[in-house]
Amino acid sequence: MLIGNEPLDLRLTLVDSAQCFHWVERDGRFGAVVDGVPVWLWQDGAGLHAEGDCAPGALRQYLDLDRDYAAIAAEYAYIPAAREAFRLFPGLRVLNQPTWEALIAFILSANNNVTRIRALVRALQEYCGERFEGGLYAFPTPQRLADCGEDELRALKVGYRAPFLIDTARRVRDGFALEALRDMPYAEAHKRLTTLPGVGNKVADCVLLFGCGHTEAFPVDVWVARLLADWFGMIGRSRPAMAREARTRLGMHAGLMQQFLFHAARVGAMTLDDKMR
DNA sequence: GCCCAGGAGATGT
DNA sequence: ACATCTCATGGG
Repeated sequence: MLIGNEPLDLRLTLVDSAQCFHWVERDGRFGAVVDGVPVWLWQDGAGLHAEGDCAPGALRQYLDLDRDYAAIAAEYAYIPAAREAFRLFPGLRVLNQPTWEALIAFILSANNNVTRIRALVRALQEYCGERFEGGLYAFPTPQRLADCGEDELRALKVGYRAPFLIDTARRVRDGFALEALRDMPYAEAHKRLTTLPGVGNKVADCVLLFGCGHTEAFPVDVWVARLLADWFGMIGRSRPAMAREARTRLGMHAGLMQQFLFHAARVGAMTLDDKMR
């Protein structure tokens, strides 16, 4: 089934840019369970194709295909580093994941590296997520994760994050309104998210950006902090202060720009010549 | 052995 | 509000 033919780099968007950690690649196709439905995606000369019972509209939403990225790039073209990052990665898009999936993945991301986050997400899925045809797994449901014991999760090597996962799953199972975060102002949604165990300032911003459609959310991790210091002169300032100033100066789509800069910094694609101001 | 990784929480000031 | 420490785990 043909889904679209907008600019899109599947490997970059689903795997290499570290917005999520659960897509698998096999024979040039990318597979995962999206909203409880197993899906395989691939591209050819005609565009993006999908196999699975997933609605095309839902996939377009997930992959952010209805947004005009050229317009976003133009919006930030006055910033040399941003202009270069948008030019380098024309097929990169910022995902709209189910909130629960982003929440669990980014609780696991804390003080961890991308390779190991991927291994932990997979281990968690295999341990207590529903299995589908072709070796695809869903994320565990809040109920299933809430029923896990700390020792069970520690056996999966999640370490000190085990109680965070369990306690956050219990909060969601007991009625924490994840879906309401989408329609809430950014500041209020951020404040509510940080009441969850294992969700601090940065993880909340990742959940809001990658799992709630809040494009102004600007996660500041070690890479982005470095980048803001080196390229934007924000030296010796706290990460929350960096995030606050970035949101204020960059506006509604700050988080989209953040993702392009983050990837450029992480793969070492840009040098210090691309300075701003 | 050390330092690092898409940090958070507790405790101190 | 900010500074420091600890928290598992695996790779360089």
